[in-house]
Amino acid sequence: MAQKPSIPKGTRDFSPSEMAKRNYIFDTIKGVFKLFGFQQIETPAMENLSTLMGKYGEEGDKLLFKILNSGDYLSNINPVEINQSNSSKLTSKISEKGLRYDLTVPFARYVVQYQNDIVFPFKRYQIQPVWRADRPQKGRYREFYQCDVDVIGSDSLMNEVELIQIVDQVYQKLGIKVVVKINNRKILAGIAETIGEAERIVDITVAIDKLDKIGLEKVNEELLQNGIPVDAVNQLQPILQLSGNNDEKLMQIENVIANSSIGMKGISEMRYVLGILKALSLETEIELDLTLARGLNYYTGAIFEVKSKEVQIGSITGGGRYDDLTGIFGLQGVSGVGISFGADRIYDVMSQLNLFPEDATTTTQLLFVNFGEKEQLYCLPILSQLRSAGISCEMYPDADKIKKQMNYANRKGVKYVAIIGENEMNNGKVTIKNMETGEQKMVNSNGLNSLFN
RNA sequence: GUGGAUGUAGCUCAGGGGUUAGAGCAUCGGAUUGUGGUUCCGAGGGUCGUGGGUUCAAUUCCCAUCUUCCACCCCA
Repeated sequence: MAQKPSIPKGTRDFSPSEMAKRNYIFDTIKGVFKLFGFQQIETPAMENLSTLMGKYGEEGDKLLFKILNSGDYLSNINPVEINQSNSSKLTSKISEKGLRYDLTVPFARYVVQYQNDIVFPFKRYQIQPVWRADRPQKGRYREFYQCDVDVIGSDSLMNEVELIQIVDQVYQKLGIKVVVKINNRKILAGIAETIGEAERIVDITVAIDKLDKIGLEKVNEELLQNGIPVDAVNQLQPILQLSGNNDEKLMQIENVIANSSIGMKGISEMRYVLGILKALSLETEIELDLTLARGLNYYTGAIFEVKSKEVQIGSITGGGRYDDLTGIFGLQGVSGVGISFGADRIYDVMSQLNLFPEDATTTTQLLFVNFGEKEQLYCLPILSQLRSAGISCEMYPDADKIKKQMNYANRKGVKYVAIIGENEMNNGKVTIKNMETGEQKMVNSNGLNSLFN
């Protein structure tokens, strides 16, 4: 009892049926990425801590999983230091590696490291797990997958457009109705500048990001609590209460921040992107949302977030432009833009809405009942023939009771069972049973393939 | 880091200071040795999270601790 096996907090095992569905999501996403000319890379699960530390803010450093050095990691440590219980100082001496926290920073490291081999603009995708020592809760895990697509080494806003086209296609293929929310950090900076609080942009955006979650009053409360002057908060009100379609919102905000050059830059970027998207007439609704801020502070231009229209679960995809992510690793002046699909949340949305196609989860199409040695040998060539025709089939390995074998087929979700005993062998026939309808018929063994087309 | 719940069979959960702790599902066997998913009968499976305390007696009451879950902060 007490020593029942278990897995670490916030991690999950995936059963065969869960994996089938997860792979359906990954394959769909991957397929779209490839269609747009993106190339896959992978990076190690662990990175040097020096690569990871300080990239995600103070909070992020705490959420990094750190890996103890191999060997006698205490051998070079002065016992006095251990007794000082200064854990952050001690950590740097006993741990030099950590698990990756996202895919973007390792990607930046990769780009810098291989800058001479990479053909820019570099369009890469990466689908791998990341780890965060967060406290787990609903829809939130310590190990989860990200599916990142980024274009690095191009300032063109066509990249922003392309990423939204990708979002449009992926969710169309998966059958999830979504809305893409889009904003621009430059506009947010312009707002902060206009109300005279340019340095407080982070506090301001974090607060207004919560608008649709906690409401206007609470947002104002939080702003005041964070020391934003009443005047500034008052000036913010018309911005928080913008209404109308995207064009109308842009015009209103333009009037407010007309004196901020960075803000106006953001407006023109936004107008350009929205203009092209309009011309493309995508299926997906694009909504300019000036309250969208997103936490990661390396974003400098467009920011996106995708939400399901039918399931309340937070964002299922997010991203934006970062002008200088590689700068911290010594490569200046390289701009990138990217988005990340949250596979785990997409899974939750699709299960709730029952969107997984039935054939995404079927494995064996035909199971051969095993009657004994003679029958086994008779069946093997038939199995080979089916497999070379691309039909997945298997023979039950033991000559157990039919009841047990049928039960196996049933539990495994196998749709057809082939029964070959003495009767069938003598006549070159196969009895095929449909496990869903219970219907059963005898056919010629060499005509089997045609049943599965 | 803060707050709230939780822990009894492989799983989901009931129960109760006093002989031998229950149910459903799952597993195995039988009814049925060429037919599953339905039905009926039977069997196996538990140190009641861990440590301590109160008591003649604790799985039950009390305290601590750990686990898992939920919310906040933050995030995908």
